[in-house]
Amino acid sequence: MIRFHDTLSGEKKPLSLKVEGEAGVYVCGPTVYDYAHLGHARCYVVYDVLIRHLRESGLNVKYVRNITDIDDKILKRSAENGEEPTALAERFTAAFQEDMRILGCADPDVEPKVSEHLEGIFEMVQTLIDKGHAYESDGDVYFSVESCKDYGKLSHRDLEQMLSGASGRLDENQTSRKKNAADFALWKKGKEGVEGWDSPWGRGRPGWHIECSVMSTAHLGPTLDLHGGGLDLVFPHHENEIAQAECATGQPFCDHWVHNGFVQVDGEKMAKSVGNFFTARELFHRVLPEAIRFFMMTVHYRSPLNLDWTLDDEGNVTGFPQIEEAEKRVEYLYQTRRRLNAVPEKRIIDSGIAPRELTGLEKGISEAFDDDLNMPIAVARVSEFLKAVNEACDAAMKKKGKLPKASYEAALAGFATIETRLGLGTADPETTLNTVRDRRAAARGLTPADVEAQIEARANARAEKNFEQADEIRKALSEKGIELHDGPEGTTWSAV
RNA sequence: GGCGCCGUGGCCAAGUGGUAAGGCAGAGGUUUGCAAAACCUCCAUUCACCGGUUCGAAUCCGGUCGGCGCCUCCA
Repeated sequence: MIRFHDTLSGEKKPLSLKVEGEAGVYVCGPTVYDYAHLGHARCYVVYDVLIRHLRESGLNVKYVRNITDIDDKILKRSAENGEEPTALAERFTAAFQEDMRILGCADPDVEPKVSEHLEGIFEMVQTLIDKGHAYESDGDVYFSVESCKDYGKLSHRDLEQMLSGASGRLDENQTSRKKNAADFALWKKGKEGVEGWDSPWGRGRPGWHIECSVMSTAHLGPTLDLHGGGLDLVFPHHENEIAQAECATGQPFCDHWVHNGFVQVDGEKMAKSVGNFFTARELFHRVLPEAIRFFMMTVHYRSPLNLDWTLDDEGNVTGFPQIEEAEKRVEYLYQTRRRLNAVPEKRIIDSGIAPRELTGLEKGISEAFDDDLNMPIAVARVSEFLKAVNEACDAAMKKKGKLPKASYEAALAGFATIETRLGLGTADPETTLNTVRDRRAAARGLTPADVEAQIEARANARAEKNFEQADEIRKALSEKGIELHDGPEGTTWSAV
């Protein structure tokens, strides 16, 4: 039984689907005015793993992840850049999609855009006006929070408390147009010379929250099975989404609300507004994107994920220790896979049975994910699995060693599980390992050819039994972070 | 001020009533011409602190201290 923490009820509860075997999932996508940073990366990796789990559990999932391509921030950025808003939005949409694919996230089934749902927005706003949940005021349309009897149910707060807390920050100019200070815009009147859209209430642009109510219900019907997003969207975005949708359709909007925690820097939230962020793509050339993905899975999705980095004397970023640790684990994964591939066929024998560590991975991960998508547990199970594979390979590669076919097949199945359920280990082991190795060597000012030349020199020395010279070469390379591995097939190398 | 979350070994991090997963680092070992990798063994009588409930608590309740988030754009 799949259970996730639900923000609305405040507890971990079983997923309850509207239609048996079918899951309609909506995840709030980005506003495309800049590149995705690590906070976004975490969010969409989390939901990617969640979607994979639903699918692997036999559900037919419709995954909808929107693109908010109409927004004040886009207009502002476009004015700054002198770039057409549409062009800017398209550029960052493409960048976002590319980044998410690089992080191993499967594309959503539907990726709706606000710009393609304006008619739906007009309809829902009109419905809300007709039902008395919204009112027009000087070209703006506001949602009346007082007309929604359970407004505040998601974020567990009541109107009075909210207003007293926000009293110092309300914009008087805007407040005067509203019946209640907590009312929020469904449609905003456009300013002169600013990009806008014609609506029944005049030229302007949609409010921030209405697009998600419209796009989600347009593609998944009035009631969603699960809605996800970052913790910072609980209020006001999701609270308002519920209010709009439920008042418009008269039906429960969503059964299950999932929210992921933040990526933090020095204990503080990573955010564009704070300026303490790294974009995903600026890390891609420093570490394997897969390492970023792995890193995201080392912490429970609801907990904060703190990011550290190191600086040199000039204040340049020199590294990301935790992500580099994650990269070592990804290397271990590929290295283990390569070892398994290297076991000669004739050493694989029909007799013998596979140990539980090899056969139980699928079940272990599945159970971990059933319990509120516990990714750290899944990662722990993977560690145990890889250790067992190495153990089996050790045994197989000894003199007269053998590998039971049952173990071999269980290991192959395990790697397949890691690929499909975690989205890790999907690339070619050799290529990936060499990419990391060469990148690290380059950081030390060494090309693969440089190292190969040293290896050859050492091979010659060894052939002459001149171990002293051979060891000197090894030592010199080792000081530059290059480790040599002597094997039956010759000498290979790696970089740390 | 209101609402909510968190505090587990040197570091990261699971664990919501039954006696502390996993990873990194560290120590010893197997292996190796020497190494590396891999594997094995060891590494928290204890879960911020104080009280309470219980046969039994890291886990439940109350309090103290410390950190964070939301209440305003934000994944």
